[in-house]
Amino acid sequence: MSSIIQYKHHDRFLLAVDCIIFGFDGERLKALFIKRGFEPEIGKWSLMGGFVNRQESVEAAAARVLQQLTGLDNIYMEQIGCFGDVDRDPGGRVISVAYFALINIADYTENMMQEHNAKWFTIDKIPQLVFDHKKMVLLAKERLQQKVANHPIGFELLPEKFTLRQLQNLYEAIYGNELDKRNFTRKILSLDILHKLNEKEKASSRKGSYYFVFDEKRYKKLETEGVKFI
Amino acid sequence: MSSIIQYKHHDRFLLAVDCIIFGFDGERLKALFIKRGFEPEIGKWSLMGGFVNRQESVEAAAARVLQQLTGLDNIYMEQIGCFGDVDRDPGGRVISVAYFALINIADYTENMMQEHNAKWFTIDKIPQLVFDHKKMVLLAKERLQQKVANHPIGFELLPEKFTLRQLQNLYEAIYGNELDKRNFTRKILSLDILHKLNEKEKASSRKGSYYFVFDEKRYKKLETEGVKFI
DNA sequence: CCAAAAGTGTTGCGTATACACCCATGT
DNA sequence: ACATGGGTGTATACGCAACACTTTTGG
Repeated sequence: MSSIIQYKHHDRFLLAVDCIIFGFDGERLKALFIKRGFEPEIGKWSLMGGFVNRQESVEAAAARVLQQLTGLDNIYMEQIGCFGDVDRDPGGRVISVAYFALINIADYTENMMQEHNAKWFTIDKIPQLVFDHKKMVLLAKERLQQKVANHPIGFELLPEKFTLRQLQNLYEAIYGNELDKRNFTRKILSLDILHKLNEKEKASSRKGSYYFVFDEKRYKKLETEGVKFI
Repeated sequence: MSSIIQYKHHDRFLLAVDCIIFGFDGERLKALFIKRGFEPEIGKWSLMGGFVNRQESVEAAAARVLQQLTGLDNIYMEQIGCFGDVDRDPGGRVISVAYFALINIADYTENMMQEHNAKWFTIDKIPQLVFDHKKMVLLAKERLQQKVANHPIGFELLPEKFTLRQLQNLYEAIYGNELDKRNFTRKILSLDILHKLNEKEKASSRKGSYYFVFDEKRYKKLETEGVKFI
């Protein structure tokens, strides 16, 4: 881009980040929204967002916003894209960069929910959202589906130990269709990223189902390389 | 995003778009770069770019830049993402939104090349580029590969009529590996998006190979729906 | 008649899918 | 004993990859 002198002649913009935070409750895929307590669009649901500051990168701004609103560091986060329509925000010309984030739903405390007027919504029952946030969420869901098909990031949404049933529920929730239990088990175990624990989850059945954790090394490898998961 | 009053208190940024323009010469995948005629980084190769204006959307800015630098309208274009590192541009804090574009290489005239000091580079012989443009190009190539695997956008790179060999060369160029002629032919014809013309290309063989064009309707359908191509 | 690229089918293999019964246990 | 969810194997279908020879024609 041009020279320093030319730079001065161009328009400047407010730059925001908006975060689609996904969570999984063991049954359904959820997204976190906050209820706006101020105008414009007071009372409407909205993504979590904030403005980018001069001295931070856009990505750092997204991480900061996530930290502020969830209390969590090192959240898995991926850029969805830039939303730059002229009238996307009736409050002024704001360019927004959207990110999606994956968190373990249990890490988001009741406190945090109250503090920010936040609420989890099942992914196919999303409320009306302000501005172009709905578009962002839909795109985020698509990207999540794409990514999850080849990378083990879905585990970011699970607690440290989980049952195969929960894992299958997660994939079913992300794709919105049912999977065959036997085929799913075979495939996921063949990837060799899971360790079976000697401990059973007993809440949801009499027999109890084994907990699994993932193998850190293999997990990281597949995260960068990618494999066909589904 | 907050209220109008709050908006005022936040930093504003220069916003640029940068375009990775892909072309295909029948043999190899190419990208178009321009030689900077001014500081900083004078004499280095760079993506085509420009600043976003207050009254236009980011996407419109990208289309405008493409129009200005190629003379072409209605170019196939897709957003890659936002690049917002603090020091990505030594000339100042500039946020850039990168797009990739696909054009028929024959549509880019010699005139245009000279006017903008532009040059096509084979995709795996990319010169040193300014700022983070190399990163953009690599990401663009990845996105192109992903997209082309499921959507017929590769045809944007071809002249209206083309031979199966040229089409195969294109896919080979995009993926950087060789394909089996028989398997490729079978697969691509089974998609039922091609019409065989009664006309042969005679330049590259004695026997001559039939030209094909694509079926507009089926093409559009697959573009939106997606199919497994490769 | 020869060189050079075009055009064209078959087979084997591996992966994905469909499908149903027994197991362990708390009540 | 029984109800509930957990855990497991096999048979089939399909898509993908490997593979080679004949055709055409300009020179």
